[in-house]
Amino acid sequence: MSYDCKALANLLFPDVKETVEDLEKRYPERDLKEGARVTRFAPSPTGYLHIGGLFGALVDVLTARATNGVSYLRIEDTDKKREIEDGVSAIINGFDSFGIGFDEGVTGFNEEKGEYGPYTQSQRAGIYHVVAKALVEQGLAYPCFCTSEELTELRATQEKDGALITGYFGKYAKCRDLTLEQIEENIKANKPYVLRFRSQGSEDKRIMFEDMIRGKIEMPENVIDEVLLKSDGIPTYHFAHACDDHFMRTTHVIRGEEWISSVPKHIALFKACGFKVPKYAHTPQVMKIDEDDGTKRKLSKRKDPEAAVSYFVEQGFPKESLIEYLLTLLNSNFEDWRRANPKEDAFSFPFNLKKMSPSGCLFDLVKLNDVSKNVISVMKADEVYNLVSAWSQKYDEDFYKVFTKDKAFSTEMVNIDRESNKPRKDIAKWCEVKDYYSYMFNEYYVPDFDLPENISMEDAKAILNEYIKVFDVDDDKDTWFNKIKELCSPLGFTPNVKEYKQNPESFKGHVGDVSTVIRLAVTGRKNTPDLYTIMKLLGKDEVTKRLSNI
RNA sequence: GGCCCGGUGGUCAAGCGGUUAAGACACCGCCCUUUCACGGCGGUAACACGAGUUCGAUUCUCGUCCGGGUCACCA
Repeated sequence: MSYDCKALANLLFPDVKETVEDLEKRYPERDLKEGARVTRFAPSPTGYLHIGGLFGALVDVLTARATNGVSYLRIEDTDKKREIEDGVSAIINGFDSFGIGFDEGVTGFNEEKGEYGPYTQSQRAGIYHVVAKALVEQGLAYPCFCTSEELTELRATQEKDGALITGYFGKYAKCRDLTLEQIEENIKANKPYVLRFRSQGSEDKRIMFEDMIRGKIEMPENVIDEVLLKSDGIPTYHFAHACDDHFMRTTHVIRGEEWISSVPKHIALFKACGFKVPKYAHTPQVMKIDEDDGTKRKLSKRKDPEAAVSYFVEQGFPKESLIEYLLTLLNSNFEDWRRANPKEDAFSFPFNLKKMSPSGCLFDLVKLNDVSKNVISVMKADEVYNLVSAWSQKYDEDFYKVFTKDKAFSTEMVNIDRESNKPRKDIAKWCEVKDYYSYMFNEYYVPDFDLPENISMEDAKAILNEYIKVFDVDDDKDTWFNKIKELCSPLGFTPNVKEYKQNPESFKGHVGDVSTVIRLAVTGRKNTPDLYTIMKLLGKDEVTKRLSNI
């Protein structure tokens, strides 16, 4: 430049008095142990929290925990056009409902904790302008007065020319060489302008960096004069990333792989600003199989309801289930660790970035179900009761009333076959509870006496007629079952299953069939958990009524 | 199109020059069992393709193909 950069800096930022050195003092290096990592999750409030976000946040939090470092939440609200009204609370609530806690950063509407704030970009204009001014002073940034029409035109020409790269750079960067007088004139005329980076990169040089997940990556240097400040003075992602991650003292920038291609730009910016380049880790994307064409594609906020974490809350997956499932995706040794440490908090898992797979993974609802069944199977009955109550109160009021009418009853109900070392694994999410236990409530019980083919209606009636005479709720389990066994022989069944299997022709069936008839009469189902407990809970009157109604 | 990332069973994945190519989910079979689950045992099923390097390639190199990302005053 032939002009005085300091003069330009003062022209552009007359009110900026602070210096980069002041900021360095205000946000000193963190005093952390060797190896401690500082990570951040930095969403923009443009919609609901989705699986990919939860996935990424988990990596941030786990990385910090595993190294005794710090994770923080920063809100990147530099795009007013895309921002939605409750964006920030959607993010915060989303994390809350999954038990994800950051060490510092934004904690709520206009609330935050930590010494490196503000943690909301729209409140950091002063900081960006200090750095921007310094860049201008060094001739590393300049104002650009091109209109969006001119830019579109530029791209069209470049494409027509068959240019390898498109964008604002080199000879295409018209405003790069404006004189101070021209700039002054434009500003006096109130022409809107953006502040651009004056790239020092060269097209034929390559840059290398080490990605924590993917290893060495080599790319051409950045040559684009990227926009640093938009015409409203708000920074672009790239510039904010450099300023914020430097002054918030992030050591590891963990973000989605869609950012890989802008790393050269970011490295150039960090260097131009005089900042130490952080370590990068680009996480794979969470995909799904598209129902329409069977191809693997990125989970889409718009097309896939299960992309929103709220979907899992509504379905009634316990928060631990999703976390555990995501952990199996993040580090494949998680399941081994979990088996060895069944009671540990998932967040104390010794997570390792390097163990992450670089390839995108499919979100597997079937596996999630399995993980969730395991999670629920080891819960205590009280806990299940509380969680089902809380869930149904919000999402199934009708069931809530029925379920909570008699707390002791419902608690015992969900405790059937639970207190053993081989607990049942039937329930994956709370929305299944109502249907699973429907026969336990008169409100939902539907008599259904659809006998299996091998049992005739006459035999079934005979079984019930005899059983009703001997049934006694106060029997202990052995007595209860012996009574059913005693029913068998007189009616042509055998109490001994093995005997039946040896001579199936000699009997109408075995004790299992007799039990099925009773089970069917009492519950309307062929399959249920322990019938003895069910009958005991239902009580004498109800059981007798159901038996005789058939 | 340029640049970049990725490609081991249906899914998630170990392995990183010599392995009978782990494990989990799903599926199938058997056992246990009053039903169903649970649990136990077993089974089906994979290194995208082609060259090269090597005594030897799933592992290294190159090419091809396929999938994904990115090329904005969006993040």
